[in-house]
Amino acid sequence: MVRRALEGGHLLPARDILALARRARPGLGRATLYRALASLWRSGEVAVVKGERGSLFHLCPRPHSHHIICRSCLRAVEIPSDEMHRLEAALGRTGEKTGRALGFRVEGHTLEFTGLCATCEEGSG
Amino acid sequence: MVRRALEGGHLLPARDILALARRARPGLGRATLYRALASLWRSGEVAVVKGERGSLFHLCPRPHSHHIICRSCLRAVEIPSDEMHRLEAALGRTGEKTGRALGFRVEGHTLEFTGLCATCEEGSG
DNA sequence: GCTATTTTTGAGACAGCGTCTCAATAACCG
DNA sequence: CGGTTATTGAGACGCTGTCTCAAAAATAGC
Repeated sequence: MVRRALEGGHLLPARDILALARRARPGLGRATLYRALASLWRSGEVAVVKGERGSLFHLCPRPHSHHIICRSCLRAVEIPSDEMHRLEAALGRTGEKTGRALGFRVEGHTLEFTGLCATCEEGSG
Repeated sequence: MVRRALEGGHLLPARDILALARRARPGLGRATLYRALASLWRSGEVAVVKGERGSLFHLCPRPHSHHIICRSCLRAVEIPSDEMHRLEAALGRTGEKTGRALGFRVEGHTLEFTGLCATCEEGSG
């Protein structure tokens, strides 16, 4: 129900997901929505981006992936992980205790690029 | 006043910055604090990280820098930009129209690594 | 099929963050 | 000084996300 509302592949705030999900199940409560989102996040199916006014959610094709997000259509496209790994190696690898530049043990990270995808750039600029 | 509250180099939520700034100027209002932070952000002196419960602020040594943040002491250390540039090149360079892999024109990005700095890792595990 | 127990659900209260309005104050300028 | 403008602080407000709690639904045992 909640997952289906995200199948468009766009970044959505909780309020929009609630509105979409209520089409299939009118009266769906906020608490239930947030419980479902937390569950989907725990299982790695949904990723969260912190926006200006709260979190934005989108389906996550594979766990620990990173995305580039179109400013116009808010679609999220996965970033090939080669370059991400190279960057992480410069700071120390997650979960390992060796190879720490800067002296940090890296535990987690968030990365979000924003821009215009090819379709939207042609359409609007 | 507000800038001085951030001089410890740590990530702070607005409420803590307000408490610190009120030592020097009791009765300082929330609106004034947020106006000052917005101004400092516009001039590139302060960077914002979206946390679980709202934004966290820290002084930014140079504009468009990225940071690695210690989970324990919340200190933010600048990341050398070599690897960042390499990653951006894999997607297309900000502001340029050539070299766009994935078809995206990259306009902006946020990057935050979290982990334990050497000091905190020795102290707690 | 019926009851008892457990789990899930929705409504609403609640707290925190950040924005906005507005009157009071301060700064500026003649 | 007096008049104009900019800045400030108090509080109301909206929004997000969490929590509580009773009702509803699912499950188990008989």
